[in-house]
Amino acid sequence: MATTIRDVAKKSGYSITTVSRALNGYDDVSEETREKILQVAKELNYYPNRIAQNLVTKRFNTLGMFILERMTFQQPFIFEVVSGVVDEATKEDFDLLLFGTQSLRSGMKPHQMCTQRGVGGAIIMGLRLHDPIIQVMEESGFPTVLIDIPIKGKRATFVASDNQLGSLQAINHLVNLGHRHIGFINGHLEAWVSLERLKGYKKGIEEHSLPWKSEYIFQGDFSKESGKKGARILMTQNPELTAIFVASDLMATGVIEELTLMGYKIPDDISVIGFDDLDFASHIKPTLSTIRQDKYQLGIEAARKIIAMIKNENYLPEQHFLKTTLISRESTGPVRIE
Amino acid sequence: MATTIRDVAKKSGYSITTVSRALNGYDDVSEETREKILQVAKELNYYPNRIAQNLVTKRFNTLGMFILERMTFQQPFIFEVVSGVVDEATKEDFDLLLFGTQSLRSGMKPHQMCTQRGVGGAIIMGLRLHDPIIQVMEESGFPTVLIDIPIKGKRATFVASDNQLGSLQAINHLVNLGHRHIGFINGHLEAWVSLERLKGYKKGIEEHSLPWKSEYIFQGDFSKESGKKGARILMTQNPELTAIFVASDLMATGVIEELTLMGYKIPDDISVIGFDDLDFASHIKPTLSTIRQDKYQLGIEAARKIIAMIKNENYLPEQHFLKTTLISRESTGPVRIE
DNA sequence: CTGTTAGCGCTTTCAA
DNA sequence: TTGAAAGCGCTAACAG
Repeated sequence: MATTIRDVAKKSGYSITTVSRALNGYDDVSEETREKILQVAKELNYYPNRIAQNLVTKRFNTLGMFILERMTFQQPFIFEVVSGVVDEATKEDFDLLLFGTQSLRSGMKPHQMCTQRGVGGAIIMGLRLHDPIIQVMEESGFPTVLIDIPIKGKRATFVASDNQLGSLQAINHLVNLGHRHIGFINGHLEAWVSLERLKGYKKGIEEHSLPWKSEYIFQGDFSKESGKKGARILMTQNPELTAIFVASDLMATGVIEELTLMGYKIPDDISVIGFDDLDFASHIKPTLSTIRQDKYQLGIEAARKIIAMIKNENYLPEQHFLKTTLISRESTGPVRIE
Repeated sequence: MATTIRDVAKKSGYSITTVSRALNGYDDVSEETREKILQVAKELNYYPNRIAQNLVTKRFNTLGMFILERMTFQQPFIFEVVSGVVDEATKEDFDLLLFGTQSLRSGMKPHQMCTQRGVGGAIIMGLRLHDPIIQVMEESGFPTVLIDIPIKGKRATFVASDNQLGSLQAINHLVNLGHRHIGFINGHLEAWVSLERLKGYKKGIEEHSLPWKSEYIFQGDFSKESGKKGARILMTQNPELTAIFVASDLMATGVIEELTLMGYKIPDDISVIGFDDLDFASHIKPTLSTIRQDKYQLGIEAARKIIAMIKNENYLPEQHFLKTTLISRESTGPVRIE
């Protein structure tokens, strides 16, 4: 059995109350008393029981993080976000309760699971665009931060990269290399980021007044396979393309494989640029040019927001997007002279 | 405020006690009463407060997972283990509290952090061989499962892949392809798995009576850079090598890059086989032959063991290792005819 | 400055 | 079969 406040009280000769106040830094305790109590606490190796504290104070010091749809998602991405959340939480003396794909199986909603566990706010990732949970959380009034999915409740907000910016950076990069016929392989449209990346792509095309057909866009699903398929279809239908912007690194690996199979040299014949900057982007050959998302920072921001909301009843953090960065590697190069 | 057992009692007309027993499935409650209470509970959307439950019952339904040394480790590996732990925990109705690299910063030990939070057992990963925490946990008597590090307390055990088997599989594979001069690039020796992989390598060499020099072994540190360095040194000093077994996929990417730089064709001139089978192993070119660890299962096993220990005061799961699997891809091939 | 009392939401004797 | 009372470990009025 762990030592309780009672033990400290007994041994120090003070009441439980006084011990509590001394330990919690109240100033209505004489310095002498505090010192003695601190001393005893140290001797006894006493640490307050957080769940008892939580029960009585109703002050929350636990975050809940829900990771839905782990499989279809890109794992390294998730892990970096989680790392950011954990680190920021630890810094703020918050614990992190992790809920997996199967946690909602019972039909319980995230805020119910949280309330039941003394968790003050929820970070949710891996949601699809029209998941009913979004509305549930909007209306629940429970502090919620979504990752990569918009939400607009009184106590709900979201964090995401500036995906439009990312697309623009990709297009600009390609245009700077002389490309004018640029294809786009997108992820599935159940992901909000896909919508944004598409907008960015179109914006880029317009801004540079590039030649344009709707056949330049292939609708993938974030899988490597869909990258391969997209590459083949795009190049077969539009042999004039000299560059392809791919909405995820994983799909981009598929694209590169397929193009290579089709006899194209990368980047000599065709430039390929991805999105995310996952770890392997720098390990594959050719190394992959891509748009980096700061995933760790995404986690940090999510944690900051949820913690701010928990600490302040009436605070709803304003929305802002994280900047993406162009990472230029080997898979993109100057357009071939025709 | 969430609905409490009190609300259910009031609305149903029964006492708190009876409600508690009805909900917890005690059989000294008439069926009629139970039905009514269940009904009211449903109407009120009542779910018991787990932290209050925990406080009074001292029955633990939370696992603590500590991830130390995140950076030097391989993130996708960790994430899969965590996924396994989460899924198994959820299945058993356990919650998972995640502690990051900085959580022990305060000087608190894992079991103290856990006790303080009503956490019944700890899974720890990312520990180095001689970390004092190992002994602390051995002696603490707190249910503990380490990942990839041996421990032998009364309430402490560990899970790991059979790394010796993995090495043997790698060597056998190479020998089957006709290789006899096989180099080895290991991880740093602060990792127990490195010791094991080394043993397996030596065993393999012996079993097949292969020609052998201590110069065939390079001591890396799991980083890609060390893979590159190792490849260069190994091939410079031992040009007779036709294959290299590398103790991690990440290092293997470095090896392949460096060998390619040096003008070797893979696998025509030299075969390379990694360890882990991380995601990118199948995305790089050439695709990487490797020894797969079932990381997800590692997580499942860790969770099972810790849960079994929590549920049973006197149970210490016996130790066993998870089988590894040879994954043969493009980076290994028959030895070149000389 | 310190202690008494009450109570967070729940389970568990013990009586009725 | 049900309920009253005590208590898990802690904090928070409220007196003194």
